[in-house]
Amino acid sequence: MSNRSILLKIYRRLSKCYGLQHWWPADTPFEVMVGAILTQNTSWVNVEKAINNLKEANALNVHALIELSDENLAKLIRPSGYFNLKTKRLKHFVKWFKTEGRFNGLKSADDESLRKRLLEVNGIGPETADDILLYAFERPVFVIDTYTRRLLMTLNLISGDESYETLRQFFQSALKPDVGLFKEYHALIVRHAKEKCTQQKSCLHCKVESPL
DNA sequence: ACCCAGGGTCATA
DNA sequence: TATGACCATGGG
Repeated sequence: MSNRSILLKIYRRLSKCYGLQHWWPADTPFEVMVGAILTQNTSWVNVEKAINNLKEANALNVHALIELSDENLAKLIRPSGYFNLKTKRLKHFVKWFKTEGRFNGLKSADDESLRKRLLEVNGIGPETADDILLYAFERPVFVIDTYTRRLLMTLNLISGDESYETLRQFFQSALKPDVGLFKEYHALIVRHAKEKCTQQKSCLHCKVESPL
């Protein structure tokens, strides 16, 4: 079976089990980008608290984030953990974003060069960059996370020591570039990972993860 | 009392 | 290039 058939089969299983996921959970692309940084190695419920704090403080925009002192920004994003670190990362990102002319300044860049420029921002690694590219800029890049790696390992499709870039190309070379599909696929993988396995016959996990 | 969560950077060998 | 330490809150 080709990689394409395999990956489509997995997608169909996930899709059948969980339906549409409506990702990324955010009101604006800018909120997506901030959330992508805040959710690094952190549970989403904690990120939501931080995002809500930013909204209530009227701070979820470029201007406010730049003007806020490190201390005050750290206070607002405290629930998302690593607050000192993420304060610096948000500052780095938002300064870059403003310098580059925000969305209008960046939307004409092609996918790979925009990706390269995002990765130059201190605090933005491959997954955060791809979250931003896919869910904020609507570019057809496939997001790889620990859940994706784990699922492919469970299905014996990879050994687990592959690089991020190798896994991204695994998906992107097998599937036609399709923003809608990539958005939904990654969302479904995360949804599936959060679902608890009850070890019962009807367990959705066991259906999705059963041999191909 | 542990363990992990929608990662990334930096120092060290 | 390849490990390891570090960042930190909140829920199970």
